[in-house]
Amino acid sequence: MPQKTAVPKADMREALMSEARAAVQAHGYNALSFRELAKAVGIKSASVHYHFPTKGDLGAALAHRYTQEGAAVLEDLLAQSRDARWCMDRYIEIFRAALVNDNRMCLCGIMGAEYDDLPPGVRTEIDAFAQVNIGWLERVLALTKSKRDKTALKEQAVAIYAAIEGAQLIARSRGDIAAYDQAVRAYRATRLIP
Amino acid sequence: MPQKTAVPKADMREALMSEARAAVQAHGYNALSFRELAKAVGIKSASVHYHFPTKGDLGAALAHRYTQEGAAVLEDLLAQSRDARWCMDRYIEIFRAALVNDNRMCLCGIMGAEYDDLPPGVRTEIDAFAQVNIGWLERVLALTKSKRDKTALKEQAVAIYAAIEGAQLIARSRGDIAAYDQAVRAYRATRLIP
DNA sequence: ACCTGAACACCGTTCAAGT
DNA sequence: ACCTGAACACCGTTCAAGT
Repeated sequence: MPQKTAVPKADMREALMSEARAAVQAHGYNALSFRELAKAVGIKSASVHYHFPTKGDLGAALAHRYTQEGAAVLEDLLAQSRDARWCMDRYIEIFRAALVNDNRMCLCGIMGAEYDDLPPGVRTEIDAFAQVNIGWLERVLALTKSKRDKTALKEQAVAIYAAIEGAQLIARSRGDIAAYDQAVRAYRATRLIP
Repeated sequence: MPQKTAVPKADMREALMSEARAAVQAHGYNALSFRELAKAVGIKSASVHYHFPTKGDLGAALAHRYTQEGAAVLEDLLAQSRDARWCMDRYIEIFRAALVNDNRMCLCGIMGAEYDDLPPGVRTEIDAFAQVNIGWLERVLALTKSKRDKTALKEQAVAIYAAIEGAQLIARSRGDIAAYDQAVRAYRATRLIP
């Protein structure tokens, strides 16, 4: 896929990140190619290194921005409502949307599968994403009436994050969004998710 | 890592599959290299193509065997006991063992993350693995006293498979087996898993 | 400040050639 | 039947060179 329209000079870094993000969510970090990326935005692969010295730098920048944006979205949800059920509905929708959008996965979920191959800088950012999600889930769970000790709450937050990432993973690998919906229904039937 | 001991000629195909399986569980399908694989067993990369014409053929062979072996193990569990709790304990242990063993992932879980890049033959085998697991989980859930309609049972089976794969994924990507254990405890506390 | 071509050591794959 | 070296088009990275 060559570039559709010339990329304005000043936005080259942005254009690279945007293309790269879509590519990683679709095919993973390993499959990301500087040469294809360059072709997509209309420069040479050597020039990509001017903006991102190594592939690891690009991966870390992607994961960092993804985490920042995700945190902002989640923060906004809690600002809009203190209803746990409503917040979880939105959370579930967000992860579902990635599947709908070209069978993509959460950037950090798919990179997590490649964890052992990732440069340290990328790993750090992936960890941060998990922390943001689990922390937010804890706060949402705390809105629930049911009294629970802090440890159980934390465990449930970890479990929900794992369960949602897992549902996304298996739905994607079967090319079947219905699998995501089925898993989520069962999560809610058992009240793992409020 | 060069070969430790010379590989007997007749077992070359086996040696390749064994090395490749460990490599994929650790680093994924994309990161699997015919050249490194060849070095590990003491032949040239061109020779690997004699045993497996393409990388896709190797991947499909790996996933096929993995599914067959997994199915046999699960079958054996149900033959040993009709207690759902005991069967699920073993199931949870199996997926945990991969993490303990060099932070590896389920072969089909990690390949699922790379699904869009996989040759069709590999995809088919990954689907088969999911089917085997979900089918087995349905049978185990059916052992439970609680009366449930078939649809709910199937959904719960899908959910457990997704939840376990997800717990493995996030534990691996945080390099922390405790995350797996935490998620599983919450799955059981909510009775998602018997 | 931003881009380039050429080189390097990697990759999967093919193929004619060896035993 | 099983292996090989050489070639091909790919990959990330480096660097001297251009504007």
